[in-house]
Amino acid sequence: MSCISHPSQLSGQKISSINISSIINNNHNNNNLKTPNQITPSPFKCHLLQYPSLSFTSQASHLLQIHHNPLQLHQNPLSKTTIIRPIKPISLRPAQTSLSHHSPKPSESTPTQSPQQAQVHLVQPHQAQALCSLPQRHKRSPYSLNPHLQDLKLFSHKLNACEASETALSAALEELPHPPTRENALLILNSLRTWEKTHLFFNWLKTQNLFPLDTIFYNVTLKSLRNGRQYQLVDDLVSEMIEQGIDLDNVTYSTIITCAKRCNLYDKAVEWFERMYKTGVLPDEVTYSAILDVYARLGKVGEVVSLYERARAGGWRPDPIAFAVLAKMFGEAGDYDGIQYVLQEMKSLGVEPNMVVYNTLLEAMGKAGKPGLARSLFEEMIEVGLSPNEKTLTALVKIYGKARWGKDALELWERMRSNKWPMDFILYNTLLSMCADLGLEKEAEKLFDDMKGSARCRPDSWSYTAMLNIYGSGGKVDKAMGLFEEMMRCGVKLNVMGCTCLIQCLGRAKQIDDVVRVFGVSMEKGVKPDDRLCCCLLSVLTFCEEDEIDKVLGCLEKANPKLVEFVKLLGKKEVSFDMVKENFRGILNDSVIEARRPFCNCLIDVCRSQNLYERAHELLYLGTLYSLYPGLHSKNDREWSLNVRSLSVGAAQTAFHEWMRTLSKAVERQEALPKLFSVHAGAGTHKFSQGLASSVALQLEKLSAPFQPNQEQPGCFIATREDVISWVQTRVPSTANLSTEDDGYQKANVATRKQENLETITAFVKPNSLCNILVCIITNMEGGRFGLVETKSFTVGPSNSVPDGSFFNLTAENIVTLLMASSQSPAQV
DNA sequence: TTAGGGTTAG
Repeated sequence: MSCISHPSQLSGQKISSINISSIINNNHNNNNLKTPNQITPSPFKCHLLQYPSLSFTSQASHLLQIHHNPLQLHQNPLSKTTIIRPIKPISLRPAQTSLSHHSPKPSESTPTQSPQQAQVHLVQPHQAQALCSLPQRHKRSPYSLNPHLQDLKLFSHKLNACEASETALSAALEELPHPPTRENALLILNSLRTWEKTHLFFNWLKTQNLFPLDTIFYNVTLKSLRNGRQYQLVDDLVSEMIEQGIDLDNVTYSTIITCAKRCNLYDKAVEWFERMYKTGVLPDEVTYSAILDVYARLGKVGEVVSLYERARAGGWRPDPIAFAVLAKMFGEAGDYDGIQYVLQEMKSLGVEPNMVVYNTLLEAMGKAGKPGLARSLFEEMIEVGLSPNEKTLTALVKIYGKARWGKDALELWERMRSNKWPMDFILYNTLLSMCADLGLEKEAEKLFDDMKGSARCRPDSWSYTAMLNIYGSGGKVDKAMGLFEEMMRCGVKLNVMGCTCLIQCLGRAKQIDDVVRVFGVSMEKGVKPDDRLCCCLLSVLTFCEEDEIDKVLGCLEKANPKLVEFVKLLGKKEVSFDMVKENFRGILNDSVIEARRPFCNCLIDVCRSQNLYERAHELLYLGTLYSLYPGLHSKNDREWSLNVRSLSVGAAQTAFHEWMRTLSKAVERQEALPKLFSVHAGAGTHKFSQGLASSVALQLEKLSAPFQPNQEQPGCFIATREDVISWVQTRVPSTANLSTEDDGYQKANVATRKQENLETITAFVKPNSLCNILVCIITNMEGGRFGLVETKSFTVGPSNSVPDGSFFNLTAENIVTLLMASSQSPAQV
């Protein structure tokens, strides 16, 4: 199997720059660990600049200030803060004592320090390492020393098995084998599996009044309730602690914060974090990671960085979990600098990444579009002796698939088999998706068969969808339909993506009756049509014979009636451009962002398939207007180019036609032209998506356009200034010898935007017909690009002023005025 | 696994 796109250009030097372990080792070897405030100051600045508005808008800002300046905490009038229980003097954690058993290095904690002294040090980061005594866990009860361990465990099993009701539990508790001492009760409380049981047992303990239920009992119960995602009960229980004067510690706070987080109640999580500060409990490493993750999930990158920085300045030494949180956040944001920053920080602090950190970093590298760095990170992970798990491999397979790195993907797969690395069904499905990305049909079939033969990883709807994608994209319509029938037989649920892949394949094969049948069955089976499916149905319209169109529109009607209405409207001659614009805007507003460009592409294709060239041009204009095609045109002194890579075949043809018009006008006006012109259709790295470049090539040939394939860049066509000029001149007058498309173009309406936006205006007249006057306007888009040429049929109307912003009908006077204003000769008019 | 934090799928 040949490598489809191997990034041999990736320099080893770059890769080695992220070699964490080697850097860490160097640091150790050189005895060269930096103090926190010597550490990589620039990435911070970079992030602070990147997120300029990162000041805390909530109370947390104020509270964090307190953290920095503890004196202020004491001066701060208590009445101004919501006191939920008497404020405790801030002190280092009790863990101090256990630290003393720890033979601290000279740089570590000095337990004799008073809390006040310690707090003053918080504002001096370079000395703050002395305060890194927080990550000491409480001593856990030595359960194994409990003489009744076995009995009590057996009894817990009974409780777990009994009905979850107060009476059933009370009855079961009659048979308690040993007196419910504090230790015995805690052991049982910890052994109960469901939150209902834990809650019932906890309440039973309260009614027994055997001993005071302290923070630990509450914390254990809270954890169990959190597992059941019972935020309200957690909240109630914590309020109860406050009322009863039972101390809330870091465990309590981190449990309630993560409970709120798991219930997606991020605001509550932040609220509890703030309350924690108000009551004088300082977060420790666990609470920091928990709250950083909350801010990260809220997408508040600035807050995370700021809190991280403050916590670091306060002496906190982040651990692998904190770095996993940061790495995930930067990955989600596709922020490569952020990922580098995490790596730098780990390096500076000498924190060795564990498996989860590696997995998170791999995932992040993938999201930031750095497959080469992901690959070297993976190799580094293997080198340091970590064995990849299912998640590691899933991340990497996904990255190679998306990057179309066939060689790496297949090599990895081979290693997975020879090393017997662990597989699960998600990894299987990801491998199948990778095969779909790379067009590896045979390999996918092998995997799919493996899954069918395995006990643990039977193919599910994801697996079938991936196979439908492979067969669908490869045009294997019979195999795809066979899979569909198999799914129906085996009761595998068809999902919307599978349905879309299949319908697309059937449409291309012009099996319109099957399209209708599959769509009908899918709806019956509960598939909820989404924008992509609608888009797919639209594209099926382009493959329809005249008598089949209504069948497909019938399907689309069930999924998106507004879209059907719009398609019908496009075909009506009397419908004005303004109406198209208005309705199209409505369609776009109702659709998800990712589907907007495909919608526009498909609608242009539909118009062209029905010879509605005028509408196609209008839609392309609107698509540009609504920023669906950024970077379509670019222009500098040396080169003008047209980039149609994100366009459908029909949209690309429309755009090319428009562009040719622009070039013709530029030649006619004897404008300064660049040396080079280029059209980019893309290399089509996807095995199944190489149609665009060939269709562009065909169009160029048909028009005898002087663009030649660029040998150095597949999918790119170039022409010299001289060739373009001579070609254009053979086509002069540009209004003569009209092709069908030119006719459509000629009939198109004249439109313009307000005058300041106009970069170039040109007009020409088709003899003997006022209605055929065309005004071509190039809008001056942001970023130095010029938008496409717009035309609108010219009607003589009463208006003689240029309205602001929107489209309007031009009078002859308008045109002359516009041409004068833009220093163009009105002679042609 | 024994009071608290982090990672896998169009």
